[in-house]
Amino acid sequence: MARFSVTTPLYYVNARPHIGSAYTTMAADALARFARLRGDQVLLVTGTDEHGQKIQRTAQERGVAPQVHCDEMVREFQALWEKLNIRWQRFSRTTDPRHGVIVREFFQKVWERGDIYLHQQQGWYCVACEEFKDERELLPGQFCPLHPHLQVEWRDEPNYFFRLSRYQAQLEDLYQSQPDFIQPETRRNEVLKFVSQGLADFSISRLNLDWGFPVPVDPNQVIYVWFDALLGYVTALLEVEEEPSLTQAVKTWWPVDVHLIGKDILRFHAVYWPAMLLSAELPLPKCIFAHGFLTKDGQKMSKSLGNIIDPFHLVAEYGSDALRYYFLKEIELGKDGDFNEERFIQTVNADLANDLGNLLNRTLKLVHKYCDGKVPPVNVLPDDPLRLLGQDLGAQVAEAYQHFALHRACGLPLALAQRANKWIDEQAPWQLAKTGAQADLEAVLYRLLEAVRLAAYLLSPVIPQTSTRIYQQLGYGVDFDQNPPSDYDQHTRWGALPAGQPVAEPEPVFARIGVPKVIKS
RNA sequence: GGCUCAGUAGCUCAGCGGUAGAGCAGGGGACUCAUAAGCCCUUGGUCGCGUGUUCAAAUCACGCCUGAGCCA
Repeated sequence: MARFSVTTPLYYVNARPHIGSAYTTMAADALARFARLRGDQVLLVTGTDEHGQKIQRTAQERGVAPQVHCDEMVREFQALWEKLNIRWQRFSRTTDPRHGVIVREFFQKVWERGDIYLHQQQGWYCVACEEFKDERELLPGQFCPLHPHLQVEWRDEPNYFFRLSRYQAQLEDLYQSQPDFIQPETRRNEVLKFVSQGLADFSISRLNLDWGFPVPVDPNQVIYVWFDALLGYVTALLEVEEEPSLTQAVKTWWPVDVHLIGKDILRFHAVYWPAMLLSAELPLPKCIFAHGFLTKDGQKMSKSLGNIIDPFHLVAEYGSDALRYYFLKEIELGKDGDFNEERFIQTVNADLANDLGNLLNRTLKLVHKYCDGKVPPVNVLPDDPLRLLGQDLGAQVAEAYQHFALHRACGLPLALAQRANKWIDEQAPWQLAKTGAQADLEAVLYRLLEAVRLAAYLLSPVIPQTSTRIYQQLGYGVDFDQNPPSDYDQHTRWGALPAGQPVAEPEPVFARIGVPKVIKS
């Protein structure tokens, strides 16, 4: 059986989950669900990154122990993922003791490789970035350019360094021999440029910090949060009852197929992480895909602007299918995208309620009226426009998923629904009924039902609840959420809908969202 | 300062050398199976600006402007 594995980042639990994390996770979930439809054995890994100075300080400010803080945040993340209908297999927490075992073992391997050495590090440190900054890039008054409200701190301490410089040639070979390793292409170009300018070793430990794993060879130091966090992907692969060890962890699921990330953490994943793995002589993930950022009404979201999108609020207001559909269909994964509430409502109403939902509704009504509530005899004429669109749709959607083109994967089935709406008017089955052309009427209705079915099936990774409702009204016992079918070729075959299958009474599968009153001046 | 990507209808985007396209939104119409949905027609664009190459440029080249990003 084929396997498919995808990871989201392990989200930093400094604050409650934001819409950006939700976006990544929805995309990863859709990829995973699609692979499940194909019959693959699937592993969706998500989780949380819980170490580092920033967490320690946030917890301190809140007056709680770091672990308590982390536990609370983890509950928030998991609650949101449940509301967004994310079906994850592994939730990897970097404070899991089992993770400590993996980190120590990995560190040891790299140490034995001679890739770790002690070096006095001096410079300005931004706690929010958890990174040293060049004096030149600082804003006046020693403020971090990425965190303009936060002053950097002067550090002068011995740190353990990872010999990244040693892996430059190997990394460049990797990027050449595997052009799809970093996607999309613009991100690949960035990395290529960065690496070609020469790689500097980076520090993988911190002094004067409690919140993290101690460096195995030096208990005064703690392992740098990124070094620790990336390994969380590996820890996640352990089975629950398994004794933690690197060998066990990488046995079945490593290397993963894709690390889905935001573009802000590209370098860690596309440069540092592969180098670490090369050092430890482990296989490399097959691909890194970096998606873009979200804006609100065309503007960057920021606390000071007060235009932060609250994912909890959105999902409570509109439900998970609507959100998933909007973010995955209307924004090309990899490009920046905008959330605008009016556009969101229009899109989701037009596509899910009007085009798809209403198509099912009107067709079922006709089936009850003229075909005794049963799927009419199979009729798959080669020249019918719905068949022409539908017969290759499974292959086209599969290709879109393979290229992470989720917007196309949504657009293609929708186009079939749109064509079907046009066709229903062209054929006017209610007229056929009046003239007594029963056979023609049935032929038309069969193809309409088949079009909705196929569209619903192919959209199910994105809108599992709506697709389930459609399938159930078509008379199937399928539940795309709980137990999706795994015979892709069968379900994508044009004409798969069995004749004679009793259909349910039509009921709206996706309710139109009321357009909020817009104050116009 | 260097480099990358983008700038096409109100919005989101496709087209990437041969008379400007789609979806949504707006306007009108005919129909009635339907979630006042769908269908048909329609308004709307000197394709960021300029110069050049070409019989022909949204499409190629160069310069500039704007936005996003990577690096220094």
